[in-house]
Amino acid sequence: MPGLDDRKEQVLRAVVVDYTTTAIPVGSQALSERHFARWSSATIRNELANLMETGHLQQPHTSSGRVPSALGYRYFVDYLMEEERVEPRLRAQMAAFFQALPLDLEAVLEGTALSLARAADSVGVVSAPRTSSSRLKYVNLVHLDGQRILALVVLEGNLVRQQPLELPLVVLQEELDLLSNRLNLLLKGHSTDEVEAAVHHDALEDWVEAVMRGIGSVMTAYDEQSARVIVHDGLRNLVKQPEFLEPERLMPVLELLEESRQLARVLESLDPSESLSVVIGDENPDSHLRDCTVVLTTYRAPGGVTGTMGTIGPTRIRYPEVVARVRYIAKLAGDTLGRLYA
Amino acid sequence: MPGLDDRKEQVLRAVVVDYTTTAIPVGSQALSERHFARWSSATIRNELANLMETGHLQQPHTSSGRVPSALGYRYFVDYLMEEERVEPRLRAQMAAFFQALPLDLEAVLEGTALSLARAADSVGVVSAPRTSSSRLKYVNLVHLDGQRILALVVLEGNLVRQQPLELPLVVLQEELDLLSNRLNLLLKGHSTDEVEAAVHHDALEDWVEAVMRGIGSVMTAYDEQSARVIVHDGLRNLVKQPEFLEPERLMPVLELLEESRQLARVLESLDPSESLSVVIGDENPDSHLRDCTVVLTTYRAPGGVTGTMGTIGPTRIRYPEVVARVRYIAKLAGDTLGRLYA
DNA sequence: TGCTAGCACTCCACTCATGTGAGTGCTAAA
DNA sequence: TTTAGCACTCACATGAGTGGAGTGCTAGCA
Repeated sequence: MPGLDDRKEQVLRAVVVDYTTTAIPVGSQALSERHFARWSSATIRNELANLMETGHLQQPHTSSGRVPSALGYRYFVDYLMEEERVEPRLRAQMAAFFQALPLDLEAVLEGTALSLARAADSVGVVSAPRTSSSRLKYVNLVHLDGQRILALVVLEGNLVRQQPLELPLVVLQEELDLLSNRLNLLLKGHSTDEVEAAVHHDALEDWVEAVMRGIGSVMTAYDEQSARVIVHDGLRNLVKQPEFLEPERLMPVLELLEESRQLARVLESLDPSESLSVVIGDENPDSHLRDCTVVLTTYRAPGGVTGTMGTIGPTRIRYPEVVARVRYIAKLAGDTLGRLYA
Repeated sequence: MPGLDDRKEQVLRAVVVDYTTTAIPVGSQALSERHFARWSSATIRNELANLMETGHLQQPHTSSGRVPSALGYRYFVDYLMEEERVEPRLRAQMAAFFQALPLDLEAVLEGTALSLARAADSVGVVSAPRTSSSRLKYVNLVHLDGQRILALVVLEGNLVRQQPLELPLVVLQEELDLLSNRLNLLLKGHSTDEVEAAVHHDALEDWVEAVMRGIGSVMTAYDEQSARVIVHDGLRNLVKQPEFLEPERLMPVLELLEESRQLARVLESLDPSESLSVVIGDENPDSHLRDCTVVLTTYRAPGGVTGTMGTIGPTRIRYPEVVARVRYIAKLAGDTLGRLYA
């Protein structure tokens, strides 16, 4: 619930707006002049002091202007912000960009990341789409050489996974084909758990059990870490931000981006019930992102194909603009993937 | 041809060695004490002055120590350097690392980049191997719904590609299986061109031709795209180097790494006749790398599978060590890919 | 001829003192 | 409740002074 009176809200809003555009701590006089001609700087000062007490503002040093705290940004985002509309020209530009992408998963993901990076002037991140619930659609086994085979697993949503397997003996392609057929009859439409259960279900030959265990592990692995394929772009946008001038600030973010497992965890942290989430500064569970704001949303294509995407930037971003753009890009990405999976 | 007399070479070598390890400009006194007890600092000063005139050394400012210029490093690399052996412990460690990689192209490429990054304490870059042109290993067709099917194409190197296709009529899974078998017999081991040619070769039913065209286009797309797939890792190593403290220095490198086309051009610049090349500072054709040294080499797996890999770091790297390690990693990467493509 | 001791010089890096200005908190009066 | 006024704080820029590492040059010595 909002907890600030009207004028405090106005002041907070003004501080956030000014600071996010200029990157300079804003003082009482500047506020009075630029936003509140009706109140003197002294009045504003009182309000600023109150907002400091409630923790919505911070002071880099004793005699400097004020800067929003994570709590201040949070209040702004939750109660004060009016989401902007994406400018028509930019809309058209973005749509054209997506229209021109090759219909190829990687190209779309990379294009989306680039688009996000440009739109927010920070880092764009996109996870590969995952199906709502991974159910087996089709299995095929390919003989590689000797005892090695390749299991191709198609999951609902037409996502293909591959898994090389080493069998305890040499098996011919014909036998593999027969098993493929058996497995398809047996397992089609079944979920990860059901497939895993089937491994112990029957009196199976050793190598068949090995194959099934392989398939089960593919699906498990997929469930656990399908979002591990993540592309990002726009690091250069971060480097030029004043808050990342010192390498000590930049380093944690860099480490996170280069370690895909950690990055995956960030993207997975999106509450699926929320359509879009804004995580500000030390609200981030991952300490690497203590100085960052993460804007995450879900993109959806028909057929239950969904994924997570968003931006990672300094806490000082233009929230109304960025949120609107991220939302719009999610729509474009979803549409484009829809064409891809159609 | 070497153009410096013996003592100048000794001095130059000492400057390069000291500077690459300490990152501090080295003065005449330090040199005299650490390397040349037999000569006084004044004598060394004369030699340093000479090496300045010939352009092998530089001075950050009038009264500072000396730093190797690009020309100085070049002379060192060409005439003074003895390539080190990779330490046995590190060798074992690296070999174990590669041994433990999953046999999967992307994993191997990423692992190689990481290994390079660690070995040189800078950025590792690896381009995907280019086979002369990809060869088909296996095709499988999966019925999706109505007239839509999914073509699974396995290429040599166990690369799986998928392509949804819309057929001119409804085809049952059994018919697809029959066609899969026919296609495998017909096309297995064939190159992109041969597959493309086969489309027009025979009197084929409409839908079969559509499928084959689909497969051909998957392979073509792969051929075109594969040369551009480049992975890199180790940016954080660069950020912590003193020469990249200022964002103006870091930015160009970042731009290059995030623009895969530019990065591809760098990797392609390796003269194929050279087994390993060291490009120092402003020798780089790409101005983004004016402050960097690029060490590039080719990795080779049996069957004409080759690619380019190397490191991008500051000009101040420990050349003998880095060159040896890059060479060794190329061998490991080649061997590992050999197992993959076997 | 080559080497070196000595010396004056240069320039960075650091410290300290100082002034300036933006911004503050507090108080008393409107 | 608002505001004018005032004393205060602190970052930041400036400039002077200092120490030290390093240099170039020169003259003398082997």
